[in-house]
Amino acid sequence: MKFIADLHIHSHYSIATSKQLIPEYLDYWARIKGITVVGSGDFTHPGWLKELKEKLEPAEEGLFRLKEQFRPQAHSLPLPAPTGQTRFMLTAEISNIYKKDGRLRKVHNLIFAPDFETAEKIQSALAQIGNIASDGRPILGLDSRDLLEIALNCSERIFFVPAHIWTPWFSALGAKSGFDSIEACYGDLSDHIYAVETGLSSDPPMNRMCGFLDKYTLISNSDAHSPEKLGREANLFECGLSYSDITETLKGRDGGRFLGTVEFFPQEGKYHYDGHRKCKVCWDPLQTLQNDGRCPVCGKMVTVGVMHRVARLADRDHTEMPDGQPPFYSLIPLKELLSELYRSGPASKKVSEAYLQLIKKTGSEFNVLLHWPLDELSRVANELLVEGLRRMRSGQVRLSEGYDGEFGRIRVFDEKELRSISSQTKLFAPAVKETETAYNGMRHIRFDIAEYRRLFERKRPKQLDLVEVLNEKKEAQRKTHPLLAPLNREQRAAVEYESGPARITAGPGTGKTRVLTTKIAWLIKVKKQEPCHILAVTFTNRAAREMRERLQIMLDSPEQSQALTVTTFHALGFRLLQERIEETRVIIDETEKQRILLRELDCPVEEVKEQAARITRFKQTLTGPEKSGHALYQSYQRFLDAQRLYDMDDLISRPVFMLRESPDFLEQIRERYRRILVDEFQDINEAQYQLLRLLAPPPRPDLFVIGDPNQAIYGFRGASAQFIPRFAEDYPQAAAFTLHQSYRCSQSVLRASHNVVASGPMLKGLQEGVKITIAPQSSDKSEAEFIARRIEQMLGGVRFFSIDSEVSDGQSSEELQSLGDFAVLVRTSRQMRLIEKAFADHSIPWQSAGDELLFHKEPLRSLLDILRFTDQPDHPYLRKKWTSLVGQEPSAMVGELGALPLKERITRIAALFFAREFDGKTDRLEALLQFAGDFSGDVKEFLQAVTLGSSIDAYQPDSDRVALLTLHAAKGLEFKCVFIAGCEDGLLPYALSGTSPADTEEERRLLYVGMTRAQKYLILTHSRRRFLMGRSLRMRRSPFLDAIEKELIDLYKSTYTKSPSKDTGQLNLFG
DNA sequence: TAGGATCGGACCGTT
DNA sequence: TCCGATCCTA
Ligand SMILES: Nc1ncnc2c1ncn2[C@@H]1O[C@H](COP(=O)(O)OP(=O)(O)OP(=O)(O)O)[C@@H](O)[C@H]1O
Repeated sequence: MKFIADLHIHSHYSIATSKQLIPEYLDYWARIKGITVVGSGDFTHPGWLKELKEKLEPAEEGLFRLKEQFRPQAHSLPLPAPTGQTRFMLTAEISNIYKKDGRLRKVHNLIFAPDFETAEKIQSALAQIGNIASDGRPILGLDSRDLLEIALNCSERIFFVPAHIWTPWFSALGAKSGFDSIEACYGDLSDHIYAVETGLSSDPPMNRMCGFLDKYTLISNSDAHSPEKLGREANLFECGLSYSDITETLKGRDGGRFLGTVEFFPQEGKYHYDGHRKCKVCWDPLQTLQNDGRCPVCGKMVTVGVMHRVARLADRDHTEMPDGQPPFYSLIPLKELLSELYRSGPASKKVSEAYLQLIKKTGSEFNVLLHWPLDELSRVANELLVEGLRRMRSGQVRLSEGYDGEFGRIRVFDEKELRSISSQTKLFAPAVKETETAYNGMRHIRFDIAEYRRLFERKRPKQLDLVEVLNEKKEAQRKTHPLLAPLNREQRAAVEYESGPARITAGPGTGKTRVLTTKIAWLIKVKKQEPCHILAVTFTNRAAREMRERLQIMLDSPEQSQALTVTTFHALGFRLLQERIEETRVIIDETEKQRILLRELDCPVEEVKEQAARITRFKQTLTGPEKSGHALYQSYQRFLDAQRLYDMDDLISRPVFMLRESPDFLEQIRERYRRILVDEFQDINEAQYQLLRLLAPPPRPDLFVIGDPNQAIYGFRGASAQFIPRFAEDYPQAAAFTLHQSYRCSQSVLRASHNVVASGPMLKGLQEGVKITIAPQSSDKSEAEFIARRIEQMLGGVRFFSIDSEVSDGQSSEELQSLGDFAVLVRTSRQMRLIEKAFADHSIPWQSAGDELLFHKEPLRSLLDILRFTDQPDHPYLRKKWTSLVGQEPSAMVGELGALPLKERITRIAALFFAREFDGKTDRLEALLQFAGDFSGDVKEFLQAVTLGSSIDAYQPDSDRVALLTLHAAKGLEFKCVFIAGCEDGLLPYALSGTSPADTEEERRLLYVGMTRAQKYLILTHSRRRFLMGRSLRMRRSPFLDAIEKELIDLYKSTYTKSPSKDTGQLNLFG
């Protein structure tokens, strides 16, 4: 018999699907559509499988139908086909996310199963690998090939299909995380693949450009996330009605005929062609190639679409269907067709009524679209519709391809026609008699693939990066000429303020850092100042590095940027000390400092922390040991001197003392650093301020500082925004600038964050933006899981045809293209662990920063002490370290080690003294070695970087990984989408410390800093329970969130509660 | 005297 | 939960 089958759908257990995806509705909608066999979807989900077993009964071999008692009796809706006619076949889709050949792969695969037993076997096999109960389409860290193997082991009769093969992010051949051939994906088991799913984003002619796909049957399914979407693509069979007949027919074996597929127009997809939506540039692959991928309007690389990917893999110069291939039918869903004719929405009443009428008359939607004789239809239907159907059936459509997030448009009439039609009813001659051939293979590929392939071969080397995401650096390079062009008027004024002291105070994202960087370049290039006389001070090495990189691009020669000093306060201080003081000293960290107080100076354990903090305070306020009258401080300082050590605070305070005492040295340094620029001025402390004041004495030095008092978040280390007004007092001649335009945050983000701090001027945002999401969660675990899923889902929004509007809550997130667009911010680095686990479970690549630097923790910490000693074998304190670590007095070995190059030395030390620590677990050692690789053997440089470094220094902005950062570490960064986890009273504001009192205002600013990292999407999560200090605590939502205006908030309601398995034993079984 | 087991306290942010 | 200090054993 002839019948239609839709074999890829989802159940209500899948994420972002309609609650109506239950057997009863599937049965009903399949009949409305005219589908005989519908896939069950999601058989990997225990809850769904249970539901299927409960509601279905066996029909033909391998097929099932709704049990009598679940069939609705008297139905208010029209029931065109006899109830119970729909057949179910067991199907599932699995999202495989894994690394292969060094790249992240995300491939979706379909499995058909012949019976419940097989489905259960597959289910229990997959339960070993990952969580199959949390999503109807489970995400498994499993190679596609291995999934195929597992399925085959469960039953030889399973049927396995690579799903929607061209979807860029989630498919076997996808541009972003797929392969270049089916074989590359499934390896030795490729022979078990008989069919591939073309998906909504491609149709048979596109696939036929790829001869390597000829051997597969091209099938098409709806991938429906709601019952109404059933059959938007489907398969036509002529064979027996059974599982075996269907799968054997797909294998091309005797007995059945595959009559082809019903297709969506792939041109309608948002990323079919290439181009730039904003610049209104839409290109086919050939045009893109001819232009080397560069947009003629803005000069950036265009966004590349699916067609381009197909063209890239094409091995044929034409799109002719090879002989013997089944036909296909490109259709427009009836409601959309009606919607065009009636010029009202597809969900409108008018359209729905007309739709029901037609279904009643003809029996099903497919009858209308495919078979029903038009002359017969014209008796009951509007002539316009008949003409529309005629045109659609014969492929006479007007289409414009989608590109760069813009949907394509498929129309059967043009505007003029529609307008004239609405005024006159009878326009058309009676419907033209259509012929059989009109159905066959309408090709709408409108560029020359042969020419593309020729050109591509010619340009191959240049084209390799075409698909790569735009490179920021190239962009900057292009824009810097002329230097001031990328600045607004306020910013320019600040740059061009030529001499004398000045400050900018302005809010987040107003371009303060950009102004500072541009100013340096401007001073050198336009004002011809010597770079060696310019000093720029930042707070982190990362900020310094970023600024150096920017300047390297902006300046003409590498010599110029080399001559500049861009550094942190601490590195600057250390440099000054080294310059002036002969003896080489070693810098110790906080841990070492406390160890000294405890072990060497007999400070009682319970006092160590407090005493250490007191000493820090003395130093940060420039109170010397004598003046302090503090005995322990005095003996501590004596110890440091005797052992040739500096602690962190010495790096600021000592240079101040030194410069005060040596006027000639001071003069020399002032002469050198004639112009000083300071970023993040709100986070400066007394000692740092005094150092600056010494280097740039009032009244009129060329000192330029920028900051934002609302972003002051380092009060705990003595910093205070009070130094901003203090600066104004000490330098009365200073000019004050401010900036009002935020180039980062949307208006909603700005408003909400402004609500939180309630101070400072309200900035102007670039766009209105979208609402802020507040998502309550039940536990810290589910919070982490929520974040991982949300990221997946938002990136998934990039998937073509996220037409099911439920998927993205009406918020399109198509500009989220890379994992690097996401950041998750936390108050404490402890919170990171669970989130990291969730990322690992979902195979989401991430980078963390904010936790203590790996190199400051054992065993690397001790290893580095040994390394330091080999570099300074006469150092008294390091000598002690060696003796206690190695277990004997230093010997000739020290010299031998010292003679080795850096990396070998590290390896050797590890092998000699840390063999056990690194036994089998060399990842930390490797990290150290890799870091060492950046220093081309300069041991001292390396050691300084290790000592003064922090984990944020290793942050790589363009690495396509989610950033997991503490709020502190996120300062100065920006992301399209920001999550702030743990917005709970007690955590943010933090109030769990016994020692230091809570500073609510600083905590508030911390949240402000976090929120203003977001360009567009901001998601604040909090959980009712949290595991802290070994105990599970009840948490309330952070009171800070209460200040945010209600209309800016989108309160997230969990959709998971619909899964009843949550509170029963199920989770334990699979979690 | 090295290295494992046990115990108890911290409890955040960083150069 | 985790880390370090201390205790304990071979
Ligand atoms: N005139 C401008 N035109 C377009 N974009 C700009 C302009 N000025 C700055 N930007 C962009 O705005 C963003 C924020 O700039 P920047 O990091 O310099 O701000 P900031 O004031 O230092 O922020 P924060 O206070 O959060 O550190 C950056 O992406 C920057 O490239």
